Amino acid sequence: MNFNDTVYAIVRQIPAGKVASYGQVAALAGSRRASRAVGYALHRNPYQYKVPCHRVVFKDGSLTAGFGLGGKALQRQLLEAEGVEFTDDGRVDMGRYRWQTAEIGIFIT
DNA sequence: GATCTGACATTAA
DNA sequence: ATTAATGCCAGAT
Repeated sequence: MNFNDTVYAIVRQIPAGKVASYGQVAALAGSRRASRAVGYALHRNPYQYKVPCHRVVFKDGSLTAGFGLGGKALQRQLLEAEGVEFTDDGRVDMGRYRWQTAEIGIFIT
């Protein structure tokens, strides 16, 4: 499994109404510091219909600075539509909406 | 084929 | 607590 495909497989498992950080995805993909590769993988691969990129946010819960078209506004809109709560800082309430990988016991082969 | 860049995170100072 | 440097992977030049 390529790192890229692994990333997609993981992000695709993120349930609606939850958000995962790049580092988390990277860690699940094999390297916890490969968060950069994760973000770039999503950037160049418009698998939007398969990969809910909007559910992938910063570790702090802040939104991506260069999210396709619409940027943070669109991302926030999508997340709010899923029931994700936003703070006054425009960040996601990670304490409640952070994706618990243990929930599905993800195990990418 | 080598080098640089890019949706980040972590560690050290 | 904040700032700087390093690491990671894949694509583009």
